Amino acid sequence: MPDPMLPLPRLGALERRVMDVLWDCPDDLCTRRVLERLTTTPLAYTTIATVLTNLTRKGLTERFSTERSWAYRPRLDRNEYVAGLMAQELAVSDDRARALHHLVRGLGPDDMAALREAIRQAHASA
Amino acid sequence: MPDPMLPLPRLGALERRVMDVLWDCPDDLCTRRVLERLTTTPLAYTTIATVLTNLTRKGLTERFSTERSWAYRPRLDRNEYVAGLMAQELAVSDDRARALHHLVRGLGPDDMAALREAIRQAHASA
DNA sequence: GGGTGTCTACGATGCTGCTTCGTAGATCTC
DNA sequence: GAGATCTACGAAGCAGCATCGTAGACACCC
Repeated sequence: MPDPMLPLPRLGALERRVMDVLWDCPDDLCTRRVLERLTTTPLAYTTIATVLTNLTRKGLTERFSTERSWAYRPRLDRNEYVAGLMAQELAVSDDRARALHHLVRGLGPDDMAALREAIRQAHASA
Repeated sequence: MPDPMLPLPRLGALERRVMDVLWDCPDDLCTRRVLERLTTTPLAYTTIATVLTNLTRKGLTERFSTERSWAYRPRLDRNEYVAGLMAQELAVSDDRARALHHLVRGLGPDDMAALREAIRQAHASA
């Protein structure tokens, strides 16, 4: 398990779209490749370069030097990030059991089955 | 269950402190009572009045006219709000089961017991 | 060697949301 | 009527994000 920045930073709209590009691609991507995959609105190359720098500063991506440019990769996958944010919200509760109870009440049967299975696996590996 | 604003708004630092005051007090509170309970930094009466107005506009509080002023009360309790934020984070996952799995992996035994009990109750009431 | 292109670092600008408060108007009290 | 209290409204400041331009470094090509 990586060592995410605590607190896990929240993302702005563009930061989120850039992370989605990285999450949806199995390979590391350089600035230009990310830019190419953001098709909905035309953005400047430097805009994406700045966002990637900021994401790296915040600890959400890491980068590797290639011969011609930096290649970026997420440090957490999308669902680790989601789970981290959820855990962070839970941490400010004054009654975690009650908060979890409310959470479960709003979930569907598939989610509950997933939860049960996750608990079972956690027990098995303990 | 109340009808919270979707998306559930996030809170700034002062908004959060004001909600904490309301959450920690069983009674409805008017602006002055909230101000009295915010002791760490001296703030102007109108500052709190503005924050309470904004919280009401965002749907997090409701207010009732008393003879001399408005009385404010949260529309969700603290743990409903926490659970709502968690559900909102979960909603942007592309694989809810995997996100829940990561969440559970980070929880302690008490949390897991609470989850199991919540699932059990949800099944019983279904 | 000089032009062309790409990349990185850095800074500037604008916007949005939150914080903080002041002022003006209404109402109530003595 | 003077003073106190409350509400509505707006203004200013600040932080974070979005967006881009410019300048410098490096490679490539004729």
